[in-house]
Amino acid sequence: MTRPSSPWNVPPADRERQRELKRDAVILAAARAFRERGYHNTSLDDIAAVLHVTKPTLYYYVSNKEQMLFECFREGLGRIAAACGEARDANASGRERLIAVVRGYAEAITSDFGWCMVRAEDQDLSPQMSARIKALKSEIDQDIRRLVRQGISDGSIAAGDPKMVAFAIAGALNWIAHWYRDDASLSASAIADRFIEFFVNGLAPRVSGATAGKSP
Amino acid sequence: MTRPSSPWNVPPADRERQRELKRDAVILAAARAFRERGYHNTSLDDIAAVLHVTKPTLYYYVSNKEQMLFECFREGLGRIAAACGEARDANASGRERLIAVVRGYAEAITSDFGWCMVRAEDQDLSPQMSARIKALKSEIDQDIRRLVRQGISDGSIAAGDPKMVAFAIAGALNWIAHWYRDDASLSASAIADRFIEFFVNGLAPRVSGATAGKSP
DNA sequence: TAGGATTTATACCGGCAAGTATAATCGCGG
DNA sequence: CCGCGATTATACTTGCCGGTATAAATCCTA
Repeated sequence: MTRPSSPWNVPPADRERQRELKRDAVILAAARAFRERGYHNTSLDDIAAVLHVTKPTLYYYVSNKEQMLFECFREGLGRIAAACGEARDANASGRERLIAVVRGYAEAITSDFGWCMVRAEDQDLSPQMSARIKALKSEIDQDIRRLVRQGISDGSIAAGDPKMVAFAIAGALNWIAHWYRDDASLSASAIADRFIEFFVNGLAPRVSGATAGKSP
Repeated sequence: MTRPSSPWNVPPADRERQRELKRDAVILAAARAFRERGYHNTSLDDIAAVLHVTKPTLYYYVSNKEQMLFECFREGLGRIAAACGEARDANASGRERLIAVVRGYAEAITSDFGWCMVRAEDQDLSPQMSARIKALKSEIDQDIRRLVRQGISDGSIAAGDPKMVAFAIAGALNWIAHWYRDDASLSASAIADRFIEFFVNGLAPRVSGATAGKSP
């Protein structure tokens, strides 16, 4: 049994590594299933079936369903946080850094973990887990606000309410998870380009030659 | 029993009307409970308890849990659709109409039904119900895109990808449902003002005196 | 090739919550 | 004040699904 796809058909080499791979495969399968059917409408049997395995096997790699969701959250949010980290290190204006974050953000949201990050309920996690996720989310939010403030300071971003601007940008990006599907016509980076154009220039036509925003 | 709040304590006048009121109260209670705990984490007993009533009573007004969710969807989406309708009738530029829609949209999203509209899963509805909701959502989406295209035609909106602009705007607005709470410091219209400022002018500083966007 | 650790499957438990008989009660018209 | 429809409660059934006890197979090591 155990047909192609999923590391179960590849007879092993070293233990440790195989175990990691399998665990990752479980998380990924969970992420996809959640995206497809929603967290509560996905049974562990469903996930197991995709991997050509049975439910108890899952428990060998993961302690429970909640943890699967948690790991999905973490994986996705980690990617966004990474983008924020890179931006922090970069040597550029606030606006340029913000644009870079938007690119990374869009990439993360369109990944398999996008759904979990955006649509899964904190309520479905234990208070401890939920708190950790909230902290991660808040950190990202603060990073974005900081970039906006920086941009305002260095003159690359027009004055405005940093908190609301951050919410608007993050909201637009998060929402991608609701309409994006792999077979969609646009790639993540194409979407990011369109969004950046809109974020930077706004709806109102610019008077003179102005400041569109393809990346550096 | 049956303490203050909820029409159950107000002894009736005419039957028909009372029944409607009670039904509405059930839907509203459901919406609030869903927002608080999530759809799947809310039992019908929970909802009944809030109304100081028992589960079978709920079934007297509503055929099942799914229908509660459906009605919540409908109520919320109806408000947005109404805003779109008003905009269609208005005599104004595409941009001004779009701004008006943003105001109504923000109002709807911050209502008790905001959560259901935005965060509830289509998956939790039967295929028929789900299809009807999808149709409503799609209509709103098309309305917004149309306004953007109009704005581009009449010169009130800069050229761009109407579909992506619509997604970005709707996404930013929908996301309000994730962070907004009634006790929040900002009213819906204050949020709308900030968002409109950002949507219209974008991040990049305007060169000369330009075009902010308080409504007509 | 024996033995211990690792990995997986079979078969089950228990709880929760949606939904449903069934029957009691309420309030108005006659 | 009688009775009939409208309304509500008590108490139950039912199915699903997360989680687990147990045992079997597999695989490396010596």
